[in-house]
Amino acid sequence: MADKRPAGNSDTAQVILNKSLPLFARSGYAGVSMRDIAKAVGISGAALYHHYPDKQSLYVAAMAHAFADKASSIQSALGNTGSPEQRLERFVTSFTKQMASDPDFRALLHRELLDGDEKRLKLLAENVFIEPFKAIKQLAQEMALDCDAHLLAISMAGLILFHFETQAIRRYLPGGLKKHNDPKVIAQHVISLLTGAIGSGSRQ
Amino acid sequence: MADKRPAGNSDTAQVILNKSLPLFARSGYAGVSMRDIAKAVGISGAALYHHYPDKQSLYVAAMAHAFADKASSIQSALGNTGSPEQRLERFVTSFTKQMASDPDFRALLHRELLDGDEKRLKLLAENVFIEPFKAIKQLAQEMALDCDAHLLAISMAGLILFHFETQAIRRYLPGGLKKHNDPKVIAQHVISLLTGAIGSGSRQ
DNA sequence: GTCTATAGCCTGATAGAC
DNA sequence: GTCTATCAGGCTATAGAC
Repeated sequence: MADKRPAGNSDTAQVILNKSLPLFARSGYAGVSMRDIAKAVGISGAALYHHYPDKQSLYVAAMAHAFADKASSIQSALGNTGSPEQRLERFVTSFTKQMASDPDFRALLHRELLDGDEKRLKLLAENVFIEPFKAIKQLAQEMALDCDAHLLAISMAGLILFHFETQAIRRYLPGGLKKHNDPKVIAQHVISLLTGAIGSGSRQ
Repeated sequence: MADKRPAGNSDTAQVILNKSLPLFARSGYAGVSMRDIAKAVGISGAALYHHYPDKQSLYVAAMAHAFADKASSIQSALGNTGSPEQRLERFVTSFTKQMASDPDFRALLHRELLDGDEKRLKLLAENVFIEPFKAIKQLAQEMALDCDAHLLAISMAGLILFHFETQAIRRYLPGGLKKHNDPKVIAQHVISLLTGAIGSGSRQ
């Protein structure tokens, strides 16, 4: 209850995070200056240093903020009722929709995978991805007993994310249509692929 | 035969590209300075401007250089002999091995997907990816007549690339083993998934 | 908690000698 | 074709008034 505000907890500190996130998502750590952030927030550059000791701390706080809610919302998509097939369908549909609706999160995720140092990746894994990953892995295990669940869980995520990652370039590749960016179409495709409908030559 | 050297064709110009590529791959465009590149090449910063008019031109030339050979080597993995299943196996195995052996190329590819402007992405698509993509799409079409070939072709690439993209963070996720980074293991997993062995519950 | 002013360094790029 | 020297401006971060 004490009105303590250790760096990052004040109201302005939250605004700074919310305003800096889209900048970091679009231009990356090195591509965003403290002046850019200050301008977006509407305060002077010096004021930023009252809330965060340096640029790196601000960045790490912004990342933590961006990923904080994701863990639970991804995991809640899984649930644990119904058959594995039903749970797969539910997960893929929900995860695809969530990723479609948050381009900034996707960009930050890919940037962290590219540039995150050991410490940041460990933090990200342990605070965000471990729990949902466990649930996906559990689902993978039930679906394919003879397949490495870790590999399959990664494949499930990659299958969805890569369609968004390539959104910009697919415009220039043959057969690229608007509907390929529709989360419903992507989800249906991924589900049918994962349920083995494609290789076996039967229906989707 | 005339010894013309329009910027970028001299010997030093090639060395500049080769030395700058790993820097751009690891730190991105904004994370690398002209001085960094000059130091890596072993010349002064000013000398760089004799070969390329500015940083952006150098970067674009470096990208073109990095992607130049890839198109044919990816495509050659496909060939057009054998059954679709055989061609799939050949493609996945070869593509996985190629990606495993070239982390810099992977990083550059992901950076371009994140940061490439319309012009660069169009160039990349038309000069590098269109032809191999067509071949993969053709293969996808033969394998699954009732499935959107464009979607399936993207899925095939993403299925492979995401395992490498997550190499660093999988260390901290449950069930992550060294063998999951082995291109042979990844390829085998992807092939068995694509041939429908997983969802149908039969073995790989 | 925010401001203006500024230190000190790094940036992309140029000038001109050799 | 490469060098040294340099410019003009941007960068992170700090000092000190309010």
